[in-house]
Amino acid sequence: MQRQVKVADPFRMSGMAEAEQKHRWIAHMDLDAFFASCEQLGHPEYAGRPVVVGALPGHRGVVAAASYAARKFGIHSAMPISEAHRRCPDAVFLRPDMHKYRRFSQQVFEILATITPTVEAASIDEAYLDVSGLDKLLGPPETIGREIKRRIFASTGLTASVGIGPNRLIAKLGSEHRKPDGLTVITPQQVLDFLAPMPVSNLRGLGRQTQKIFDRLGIRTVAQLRAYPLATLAQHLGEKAAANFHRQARGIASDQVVPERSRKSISKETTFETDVRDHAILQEALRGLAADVARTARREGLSGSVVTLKIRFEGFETHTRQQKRSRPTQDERDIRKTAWQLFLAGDLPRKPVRLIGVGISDWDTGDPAQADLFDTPRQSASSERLLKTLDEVNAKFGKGVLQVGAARKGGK
DNA sequence: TCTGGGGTCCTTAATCTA
DNA sequence: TCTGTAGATTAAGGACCC
Repeated sequence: MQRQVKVADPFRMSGMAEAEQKHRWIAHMDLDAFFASCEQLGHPEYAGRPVVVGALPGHRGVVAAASYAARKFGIHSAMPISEAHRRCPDAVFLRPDMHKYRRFSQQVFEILATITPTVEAASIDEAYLDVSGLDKLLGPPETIGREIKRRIFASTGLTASVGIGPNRLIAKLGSEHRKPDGLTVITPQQVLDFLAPMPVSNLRGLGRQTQKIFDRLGIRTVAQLRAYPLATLAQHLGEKAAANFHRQARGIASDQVVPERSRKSISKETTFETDVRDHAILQEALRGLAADVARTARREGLSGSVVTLKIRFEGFETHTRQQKRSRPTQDERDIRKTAWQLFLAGDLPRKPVRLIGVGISDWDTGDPAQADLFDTPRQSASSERLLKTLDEVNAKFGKGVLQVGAARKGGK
């Protein structure tokens, strides 16, 4: 009984009276090995084979996505391509084709919109859906989950893993629970038991550095974290992070699905095949990157007051420098000139450059007329909101100009 | 062993301002 | 006018996610 009282916690975020015992149902949809699956659909001869999308062997870069056959060799996303090649020299190695993936993604989001209008694109291959109140239309959560998977597969040939629970965290952990092609539903009553045996590394926002701290404290599972004193945890992680992980351990998280999330910055970066000393090459790279940033900014009607330069030197030493301008800009020359001034400012090491990047942020929101000036007309339709979501996804995964690398897609 | 690209959020420190 | 201070803003870097 005590446990039952505790699991009521996840509903608090929804702002509903606890007495009502009502809660939302949030679904999380994750396309399986997305980039690799798209390639396999286009090339039936790759079906069942280890497929690795990312950099090509012999070049700098990492794995963006690996098919499940490739994962059997221990290949996973973010792994250096040299290591992936060593593990499976016979795998099919492919460069990412973002246009192809965007088309598939668009198709999937159109399908999700037939389930509910409350769809939030978390990335090119992931979405949250608020499926509360759909039981009369589609049935219980299990049926809704099956229907999401069925429609996606019928229309695209892609398989997806779906998790459904009372909030975003539980839905997301649910979709990760059974992969590929999985479906997991966690009721509010099951939340604590579902979380308890999990390694803490499954929680959101827990990376390598935080894992080291948890290791030192001897906290391995969510159940152990739940029992650990919050005050002591705060001494090691800081107040905010400690409270966050403690909440997650009790299954408490947001249940809000926000269809339109506005972006906070636009940036482009590129890694050179070999480290560069020549200023002419760096300037040329910066020119292309600034042009790309400006193009995206114009397309989205955004002007940024802050220009950021990112430089990575040999040895992976990374620095950023930023400058707030008196006026916001979306002009390629402004961005390039400001970034180059930052580079020449003198406080950066004089070493060969491995990566250079540039970005803008801090939007000018005071003058709506300015946004109108650059707003690209697009078809007016009832699916305007979906299109905006798709635009955001597309913008988020736009291709770099100079590029060597690949956008990494999800999955650990 | 070798680590891409494009984002977000958080912490900390320096600087500005009332 | 000077000084101290608190809060806001800016800047840099770290960690994390997909």
